[in-house]
Amino acid sequence: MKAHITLKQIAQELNISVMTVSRALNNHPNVNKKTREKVLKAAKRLGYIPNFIAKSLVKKKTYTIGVVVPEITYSFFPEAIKGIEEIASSHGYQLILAYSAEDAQKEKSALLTLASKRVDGILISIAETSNDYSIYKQILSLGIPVVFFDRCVYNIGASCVSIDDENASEMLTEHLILHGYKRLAHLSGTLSVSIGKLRLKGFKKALKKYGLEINSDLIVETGFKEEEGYEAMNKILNLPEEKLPRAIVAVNDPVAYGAIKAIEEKGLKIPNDIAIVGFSDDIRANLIPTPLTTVKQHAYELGKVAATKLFNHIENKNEKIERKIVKSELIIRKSCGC
Amino acid sequence: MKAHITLKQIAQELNISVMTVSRALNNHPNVNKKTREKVLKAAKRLGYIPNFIAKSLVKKKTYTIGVVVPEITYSFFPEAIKGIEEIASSHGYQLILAYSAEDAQKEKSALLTLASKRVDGILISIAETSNDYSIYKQILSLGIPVVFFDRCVYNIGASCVSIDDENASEMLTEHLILHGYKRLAHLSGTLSVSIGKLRLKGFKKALKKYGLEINSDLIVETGFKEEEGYEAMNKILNLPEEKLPRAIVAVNDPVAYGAIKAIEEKGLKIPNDIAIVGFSDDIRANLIPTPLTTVKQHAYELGKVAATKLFNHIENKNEKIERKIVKSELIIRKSCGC
DNA sequence: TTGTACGCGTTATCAA
DNA sequence: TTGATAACGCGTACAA
Repeated sequence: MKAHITLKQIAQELNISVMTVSRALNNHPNVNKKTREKVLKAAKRLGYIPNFIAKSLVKKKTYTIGVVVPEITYSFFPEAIKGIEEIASSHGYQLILAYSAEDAQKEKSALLTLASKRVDGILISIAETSNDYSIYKQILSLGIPVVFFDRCVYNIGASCVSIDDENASEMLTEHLILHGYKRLAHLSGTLSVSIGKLRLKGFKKALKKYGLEINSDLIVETGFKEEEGYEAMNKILNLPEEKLPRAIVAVNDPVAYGAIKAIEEKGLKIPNDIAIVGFSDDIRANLIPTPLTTVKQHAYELGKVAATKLFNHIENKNEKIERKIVKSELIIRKSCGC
Repeated sequence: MKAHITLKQIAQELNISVMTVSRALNNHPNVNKKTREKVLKAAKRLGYIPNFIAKSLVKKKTYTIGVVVPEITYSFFPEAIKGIEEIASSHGYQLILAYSAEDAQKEKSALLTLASKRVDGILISIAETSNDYSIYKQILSLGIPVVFFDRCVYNIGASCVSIDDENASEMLTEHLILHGYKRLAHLSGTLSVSIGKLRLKGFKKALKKYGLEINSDLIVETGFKEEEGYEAMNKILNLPEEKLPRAIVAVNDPVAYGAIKAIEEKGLKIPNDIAIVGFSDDIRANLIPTPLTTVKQHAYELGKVAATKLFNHIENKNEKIERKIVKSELIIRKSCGC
């Protein structure tokens, strides 16, 4: 195990100054052609690998961005990360991946570590338990660009890339109503998180539009995880029979899967007894026994757009802070019985 | 946007030396209690966030590990990454995620960048096109611990964590043979990659054990991706009818999915016309119309074991280089018709 | 074209 | 207990 070679060592080897070596290796102009060749050869021979740490310290730039996600295994996030990685890589950046596990505390500590490591920017989809936004403000006040994706925080000086959750949720709900369902329930995500709030809003809007009653028993705040969908659905299924809903709008696909499990455990049929729809078009949506009607989120594309926006912010301090909408798509399958 | 606060600024603010501030903030002994409190208060008030870049330069330690994967979206890798992240996080490390997209060139450049960023260790599952191992050797010669996981390279001075691919493949094949299948085909992964080579070896071993003919027409080298499975299967399906296999052993689940698509496009039924088995127990395996018989890899667990092994190497230069086997499990479903 | 001095923010070391 | 100085590896700015 040989230690890392430094510019200094190359310089000594060749009896020239460190700066000349640095310039030669960084394609600076004003370096004698022969000198450059000599340096390049020596660098190669010695196995020189530049020390980005030292470079970063001087340049105040790490060519690294942080990506904070609440989940890794749902197919939405891996796909988004793939999109992010491709854009980052094409810009010559690496990715520090941090996983909050839906926990605000872990998220906060991840953000501080990212700040410590002086990442050039951060992409984040917030945890379902996050409701204190001061940490995001602190990061922003440090001059680190932040772009939220999917789960956003608005009006704190950061751009956001997501689908039009409110509108998509309204369309989805409307689709159910137009197919004759009158008693609808909503398994809402955490309401302190944008997608939770907005999808609920869209749900209610559709009910109102068609003069349907908004029954608070039929709106259960849950999280974004499968098990939470299971529990929430059981709560609803324990209502007296005349109060039971005919259709369920779940805040996302995993919650829908949990709900489906609960429904089937009661011996009820989907969609005949209860129809259900989800949100995201997770990889499983089309494969489960009764394929799930859902809103396709184009996670890969969304990741790309979010990353591109982040690099715009990184490269241009005056880049406009905005809310970017990526188009989504209603995917009709059997679970809604339409 | 205020710039980052430095130790120097805190020191000036309090009229003490930088070193005292550094010591106070890093819980060094021999710091006056009052001084420490004063420093901590000032640091908090000013919003001090330590600069890990500078610290890393001095300490030659970044508390960052690199993770290089050939794929992000197949469920095997997200789950492995989740396991890795949890172990890393519990050790106080962050993760730089690099994606090789099965491309040896991208992989090499990712490894060099990771070396440049002076990660403390690297976890890697190699790309299907990687066959020049000199880059791995170079990284190792720099004293950066490397642990391979799933797709390993042996005998170059790095530990490896995987399932017992050869044995698992043999058992899987044997299972088919014991259920009466005599003409078996294998869609092998790239043979320059460990899992490709070993799973093929296991396949052949089982055939030999039962005295079955090894027909080279029925062993097609493909990659690890779904589309490659599709193409390879089509090649087999174009054989004259009397040569067609009755059962297929695919190198992994994605390849099996591709093959299934090809089989079904020909109007053949699984498992009645052709049986098929995969490898990994991908999230879709149990959900497709004819659930896939496969070998469960416990990706999350495997990620944890691999990460733990890496930290052992990082923390102890004398940690034994070894091949660690994580147990796998034969999962019998309908696709094999057993 | 090449070299020198200095600084990036932090810690190690030795002195006070 | 505290401080001064040097060093980590590199780039900027300026001088030669």
